[in-house]
Amino acid sequence: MFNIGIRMKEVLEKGQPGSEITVMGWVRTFRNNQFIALNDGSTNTNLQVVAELGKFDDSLLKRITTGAALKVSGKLVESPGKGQHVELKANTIEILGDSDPEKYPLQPKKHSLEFLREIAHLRFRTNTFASVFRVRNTVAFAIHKFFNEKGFVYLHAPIITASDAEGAGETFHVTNFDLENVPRTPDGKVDYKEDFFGRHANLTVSGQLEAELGATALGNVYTFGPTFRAENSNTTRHLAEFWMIEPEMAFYDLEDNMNLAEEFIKYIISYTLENCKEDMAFLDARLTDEEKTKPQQERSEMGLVEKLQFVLSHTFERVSYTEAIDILKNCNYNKKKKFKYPVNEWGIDLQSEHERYLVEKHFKKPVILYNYPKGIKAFYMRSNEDGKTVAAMDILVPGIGEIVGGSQREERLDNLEQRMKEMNVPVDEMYWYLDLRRFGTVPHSGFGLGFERVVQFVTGMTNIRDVIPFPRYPKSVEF
RNA sequence: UCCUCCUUAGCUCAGUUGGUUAGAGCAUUUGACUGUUAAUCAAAGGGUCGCUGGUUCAAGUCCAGCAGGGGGAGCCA
Repeated sequence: MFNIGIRMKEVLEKGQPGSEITVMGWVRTFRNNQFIALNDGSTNTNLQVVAELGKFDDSLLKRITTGAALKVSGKLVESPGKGQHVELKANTIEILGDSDPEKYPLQPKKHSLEFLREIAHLRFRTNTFASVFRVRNTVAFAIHKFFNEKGFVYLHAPIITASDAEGAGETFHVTNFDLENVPRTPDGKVDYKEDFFGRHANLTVSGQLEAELGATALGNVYTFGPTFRAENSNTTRHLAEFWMIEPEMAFYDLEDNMNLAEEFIKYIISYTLENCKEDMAFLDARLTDEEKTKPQQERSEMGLVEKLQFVLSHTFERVSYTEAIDILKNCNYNKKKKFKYPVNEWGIDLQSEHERYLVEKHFKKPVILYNYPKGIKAFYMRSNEDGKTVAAMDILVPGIGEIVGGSQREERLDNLEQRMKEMNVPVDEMYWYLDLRRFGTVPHSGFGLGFERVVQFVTGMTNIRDVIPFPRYPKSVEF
């Protein structure tokens, strides 16, 4: 059995001077041939290990290089130096793993996020990424905690599916075929009957339809799993593989849905602020630092933690699509033709610049837009009495844009079938989805929350590729 | 996929109207110092200037194509 040491977070928070301890971690810097800044990933604060002069062989000291892994035993003492309360006076230092300083790419200095993205296998060893991934973990935990406390059932939606009829985006194909020699039918088409599943399959683009099946039996469910979109998207807020949370609630109408989504987002934020104080303070300072390099005009008015607290203490603005169009149509921005896409008629899809205007300039807080024109929304959304709109809602937040997309689902069989036909969704193939409406149909609602976008919002990281351990996007599956 | 900007040492960047041997800080190596906080001081090593082609007496610098990256847009979460 390996002699497991004590975690540094614990040592730094409540270590008693005079106690004998053993710690293990990686060297951040080695100063003055005497002071080792050691980090074990439990916190960004390093434990200072003191190797007294003359006590250790030069050959050992030479191997204490940035990135090397050490096991250190000794006595915890009050630190005479500034910058830390306690430090570890080393009795024994064991090199667990050497790190060639000529080749180790991380230095005790600031690295650009772009450079660190190219060495994503090592970036966990930086303060920024260690904080981001500890926060990501806490956000994930908060999500499960929130739903668990509300009696939701965590439902595992399948990752491989046969349905690609949702129009949620381009799918990745799943096949066992030898791609150099694909079986063909007599008329030259790909013969999917010969494939593993006996028909065409793909990676899931959404667990929503499956969640609906669960919700109409279990009551309230949520999914939380990987989602795949084969879109050629090259942006700071899209990934080919990302994680999505999709709650689905029986007997919820659109307003219940909006209430839950707002409560949910606020819960995640407040839980993370409460349980990741140190990391959030670090990320707050990091962002402030980064903002200093921007021109005054582009800097945000609030710091990260301040912004999150502001979100917690204000209700999200609820605005119907129709009201939003009126605001946009009549705003000075539009009249002065500052929008690339001018707003002049009801029914247009809102562009990023319009959403940003509403959230960042007009309301200056999160906004829930609801009741969209049916022409720009999915087939499964419930038609409103006006015949023009559907009971959809999107939650928009400053800096990120859309973070939640949801709706009340169409529970009336006739209406749903009609919409499917209008939008060329294969009715026969989706018999199982329609069965919900045949046997004990009930009003129900749900939404999808992009996990990485929430982590972006909470950490203040501007590029989504920096909040997932190993990002997948076009032309990138390294690591 | 579209628009736009960028690519010079391990990292971050400078490099004049095209002109001789391409620079700095940090990192690395060596030495000095020894209660440091991204230690300090001194010295040294380190470059196919993204790739390919073109213009020119002469290209890191100008032009074209390609590749990679950033930002914005679309698609969306």
